[in-house]
Amino acid sequence: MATKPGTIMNTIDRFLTSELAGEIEFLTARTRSLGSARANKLLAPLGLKVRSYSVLSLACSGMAPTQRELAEFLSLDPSQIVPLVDALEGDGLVERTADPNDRRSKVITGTKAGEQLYRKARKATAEGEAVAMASLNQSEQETLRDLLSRIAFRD
Amino acid sequence: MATKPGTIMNTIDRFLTSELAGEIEFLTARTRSLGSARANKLLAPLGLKVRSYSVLSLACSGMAPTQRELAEFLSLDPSQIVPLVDALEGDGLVERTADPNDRRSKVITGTKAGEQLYRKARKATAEGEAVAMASLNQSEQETLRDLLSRIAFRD
DNA sequence: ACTTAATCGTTGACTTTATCAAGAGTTTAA
DNA sequence: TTAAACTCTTGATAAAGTCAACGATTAAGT
Repeated sequence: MATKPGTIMNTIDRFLTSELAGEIEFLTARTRSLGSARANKLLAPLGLKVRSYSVLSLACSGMAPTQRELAEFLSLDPSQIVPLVDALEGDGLVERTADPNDRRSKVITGTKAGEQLYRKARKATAEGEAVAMASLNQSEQETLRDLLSRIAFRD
Repeated sequence: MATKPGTIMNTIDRFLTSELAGEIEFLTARTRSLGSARANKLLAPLGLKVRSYSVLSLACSGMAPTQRELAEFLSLDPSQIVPLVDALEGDGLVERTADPNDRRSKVITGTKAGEQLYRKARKATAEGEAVAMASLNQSEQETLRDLLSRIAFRD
């Protein structure tokens, strides 16, 4: 592991052995920063960002999420959901309907056009995911998904 | 996997089987959101946030990072580094010194006080990490660290 | 040597995202 | 039936992200 003298080392390699580079907090932050930048580029042609895509995805899931549920699941403030749904609704991609069981809540559901766009968008994010995980084999990808979901959902 | 009728299901469990919940992009976003919120709380008593902590960590690494290197490694714009270093420097935790090899660059190094605070802060983030990964055994934690660093650094 | 181009830190303008309090309408509990 | 709690919404404010431009410095080209 000796460094060849005179070799130019790029920034990433240079700090790969830093204490920070071993912290999960930092690794997830960097991963998500690179990942969302890439995803945003892939989604831009469809008029979406990762945020609006996430809302659209849940709206088209058939699970009839309320805005509050969207906020909680996406780790956002309820007030941040409002303009997101406004934009999607303005484009005719989702609909707000009062929950019959509790008229305080509004259920967000994807329209026909919303579902069509979502299928395209899903392909885009799947492509981004493939690029991100290119250095992992199939089994490792499954493992990563499992471990991450266990720490993302268990607290 | 049947849902007991009448059972109240919390939001997270309700959407656990959504397509979105299986996406790495979403899992890392949620993980880092929860993680940085927790880390910020633990760092607050020390007058730090995850951002300033990350800069302090690299400054105290002995690797003599320049501001540009900090920006690249932390996935930030160079202009975002300026106020971060300003604040740390104002608190006497780091120093800016012109790189003798290239006087355009400024090398950021931790002061004595900076290193002392960093050791405390490192304990705090380690505690946060332990909480975050409580549902994973030691071997799984090592695996997660390895897989994440491979996708965080190889592109 | 000398001009041109490129790089680094910095500033400033601007947009986006985050945080928080308060209000109108609805439901739940006392 | 009143009081408390909950949901969506609005608005104010702070924080973070994006981008172009500038002075100082270095590298490249001729």
